[in-house]
Amino acid sequence: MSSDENKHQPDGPVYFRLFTEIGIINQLSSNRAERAMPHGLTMSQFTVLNHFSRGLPPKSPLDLANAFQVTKGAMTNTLKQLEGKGFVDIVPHETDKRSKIVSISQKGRAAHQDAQIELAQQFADFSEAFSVEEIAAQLPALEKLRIWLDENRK
Amino acid sequence: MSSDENKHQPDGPVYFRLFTEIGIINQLSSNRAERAMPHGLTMSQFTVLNHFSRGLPPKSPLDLANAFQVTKGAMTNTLKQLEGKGFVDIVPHETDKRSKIVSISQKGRAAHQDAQIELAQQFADFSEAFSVEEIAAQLPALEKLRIWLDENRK
DNA sequence: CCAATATAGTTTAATATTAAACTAAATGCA
DNA sequence: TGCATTTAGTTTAATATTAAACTATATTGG
Repeated sequence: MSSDENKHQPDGPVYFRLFTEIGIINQLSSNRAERAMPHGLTMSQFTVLNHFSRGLPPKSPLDLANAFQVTKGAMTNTLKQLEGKGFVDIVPHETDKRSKIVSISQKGRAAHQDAQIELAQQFADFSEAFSVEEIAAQLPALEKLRIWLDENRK
Repeated sequence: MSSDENKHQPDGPVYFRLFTEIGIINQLSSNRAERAMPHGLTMSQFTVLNHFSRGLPPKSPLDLANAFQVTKGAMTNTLKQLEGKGFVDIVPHETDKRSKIVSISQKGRAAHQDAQIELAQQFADFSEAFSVEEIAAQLPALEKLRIWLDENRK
């Protein structure tokens, strides 16, 4: 068998299969997670709450848009809904009058906690099927991929 | 250190971090791939062409919707556009008059080939940064995850 | 057989997202 | 300083997607 035959499988380059697998896993796991969300939270909204619930400091809408790789317009929409639910506080930036500062509210923390509980239930079968060790073993390679793609965006 | 401390990192259960990493990788790689698409193809459209270009047999719209985990309505839309570009042929099912059969056209094969070339260029830097062996080493674990999630959909 | 039910596909209304235009404020440089 | 450019955020128009209603055909069980 030539080395060429190793590099080109029937369905294309090996990285193509990698991204295909990741795409399917993402879709299946997102679908599951979406269904578990309480308080009418979307995944986008949950992602913002999750960011702040880790103790990360208040950020501007633009920072959040960049962090989650969505457009400023999408973040405007997400924040509007979170603010409507009382889950974030949005205040003007002290010195830069163009800008705003977003932080999580107490209600937001509670909602995030509810969401975590629902997620744990929704993925209970998953965590029975896969050990912590098995999953943890995958993380370094995935982090390496994520970091490279993030630092080499086009 | 207690074993409890291993299972609950600051940002939640380990599988939560897994799906977060996968979500980010998916978004970054999809963004890249979208930009590379020729002929005004969306990723959804490309995915359908890709399916058939692997030599898989003609399928009904519903089969395709199930295979790619989108609604029937979404598939109606995707197929309408592919048919408009002449990239798929859609014919009535011979015996079941409710159903249709979708297959890839010669133009569709050519477009898929063009897309593969563009993708290879768009990901040239990626394939320099990661060896085939390194990527291939990740595939079995990801396949296992994907298969489990697919077989245990909720 | 035929009435009830299920299935394949389309359509509709709602929503999330994007790119681009737009407003207002800040920065920079001549 | 002051005019040009950049930056933060919003708005707009277009698109992709979803859930649910709808149409047409097929299957099933009395």
